Amino acid sequence: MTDPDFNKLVYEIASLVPKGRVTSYGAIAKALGMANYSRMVGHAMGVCGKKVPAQRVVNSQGQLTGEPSGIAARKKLLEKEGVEVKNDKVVNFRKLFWDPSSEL
DNA sequence: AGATTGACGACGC
DNA sequence: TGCGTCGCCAATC
Repeated sequence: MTDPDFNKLVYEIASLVPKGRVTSYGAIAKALGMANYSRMVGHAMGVCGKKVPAQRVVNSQGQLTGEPSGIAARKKLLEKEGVEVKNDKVVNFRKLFWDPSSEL
C-alpha cells in the first residue's frame, strides 16, 4: 500500500468502534478523507488480517463480506457483543451504525 | 509490464 | 423506494 498511514488509521477506527456497534468501509474511508478508497479499506483489512478487529467493520449493506469462515467467526463475535446478526447481515444496521466522523 | 478482480460506494433510472 | 450500472485504488494473476 502506498499509504501506510491509511492502513494504520483503518486499524485505529476499527479498534475504536464501540462494543455493540458497527461501521462501514465507506464511512471509514470518508472519515479519512478518501471516500474513493472504499474498496481499499476492505483490502487493508484483509492485509492486516487477524490483528485487526474487522468484526465491527462491514459494508454499506451491513453485511459481513469476505471469507465464509471469517464471516461466521465475526458474526459470532458480533452476537457476543450484543449485535444481532441474521444471515451474515447486521440486524438494525442503520441503528447500530457508528459514524467514525462523529468520534473523530 | 499489462490485464483482471476485489471484504465497496455513489449515482442514475 | 428498489434495482442496475459506473467508477476508484491496490493487489494478484
